[in-house]
Amino acid sequence: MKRGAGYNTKQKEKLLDFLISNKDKHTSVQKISAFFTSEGTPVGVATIYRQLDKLVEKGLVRRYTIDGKTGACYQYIDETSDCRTHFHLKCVKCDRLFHITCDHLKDIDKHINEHHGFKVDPSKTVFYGLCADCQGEADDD
Amino acid sequence: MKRGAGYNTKQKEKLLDFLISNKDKHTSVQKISAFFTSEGTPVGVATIYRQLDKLVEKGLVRRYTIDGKTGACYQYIDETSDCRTHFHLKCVKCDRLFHITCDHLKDIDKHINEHHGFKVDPSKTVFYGLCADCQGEADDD
DNA sequence: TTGCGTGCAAAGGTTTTGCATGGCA
DNA sequence: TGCCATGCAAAACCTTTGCACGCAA
Repeated sequence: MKRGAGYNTKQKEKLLDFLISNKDKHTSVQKISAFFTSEGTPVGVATIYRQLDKLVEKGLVRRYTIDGKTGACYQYIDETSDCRTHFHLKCVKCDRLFHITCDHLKDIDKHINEHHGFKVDPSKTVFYGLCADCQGEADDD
Repeated sequence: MKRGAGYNTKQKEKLLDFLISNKDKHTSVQKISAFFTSEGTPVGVATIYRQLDKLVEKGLVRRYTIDGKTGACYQYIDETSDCRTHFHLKCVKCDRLFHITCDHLKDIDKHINEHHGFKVDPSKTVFYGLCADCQGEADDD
C-alpha cells in the first residue's frame, strides 16, 4: 500500500491544521467550511469531504455522529498520544474529549476480555457522560 | 409534561413489535419500511421517522450510525433489563449488542467518577470490539 | 509534463415538514 | 367530537460524483 498520500496542497495543510488545533472537540464539515471562508480562502465542500475521507481511512481522524443525528462530526486523533491503549471520555454537554491513561482502565479491557469473552477496542470506545466542569453547571439542555 | 404518549395505532404497535423482535441487532428505516411492505401493510417513511423519534426521546430506542456514515440505525432498549446500571458491548463485526451486568463494571463507573471527575452515563456508553464468536473468525475487512 | 487535488454544480440519499384525511379515546 | 397519527409529496439537508482546470512534484 502506497503511503505517498499524493501532493501537499495549501487546503490540505490548512485543514489538518484546523483539525489539530481543535483536537479537543469535534468539528463538522460546515464549521470547517466556515473557517476557510473566514480566512479568506474558501474551499469547496467536496474537497473537504474528500480530504476528510482520506484522513479517516488513514486513521488520523475519527468520524461519528452525535446521537445518530444527521451530520457527521470529525475529530483529530493525536498520533503522539497512543489512543490505542487508553480510553476516551466525551462530555455530552461541552463536547470536549478527554483522554484517559490509567492502569485501572486498562484493567477493564482485560476484565471484559477474560470474563466476558469480548475483546474491546479502546480506540473505538468512548465513554459518554458529564465532565467535572459541566456537572457543576445547571443541567439545562 | 404529559406522559399520555397519544393513541395506540396498529402501525405503532407493529413497529415496536418489530424493534423488539430485532432487539439484538440494529435496524434501519428502510428495513422497517421493507418489513411493513412485506407484511402487506405499507407505512410511509414519515410515520416511521416520527415514531422512531418519539421512541428515542422516551428512551426506548437508541439511535446511532455505523462509522458516522449516512443512514441512522435504531435498536430497541430493553426496559426490563435495567440498561441504566450496566454496560453494553457492541461487536463491530456481527453488530450484535451484548448487555453486561457485572459488579466489576459498575466499579468502573465509580472509579472514573472519583478519580477522573467524570460522571459516566452507562446507558449512552457502548464498548466496541469483537465478541467471542467473531474473534475466532478470520478478520478480513 | 503527469497526475492528483480542487471547484462547481448536479445527482443521490436520507430525514423533515405541511396539509388534509383517518382513526383512537 | 377532539386530537393525535398517518400518508403523500415537496422541501431541506448532507454527502457523493463527474468533469475540466490548476498546481505540486
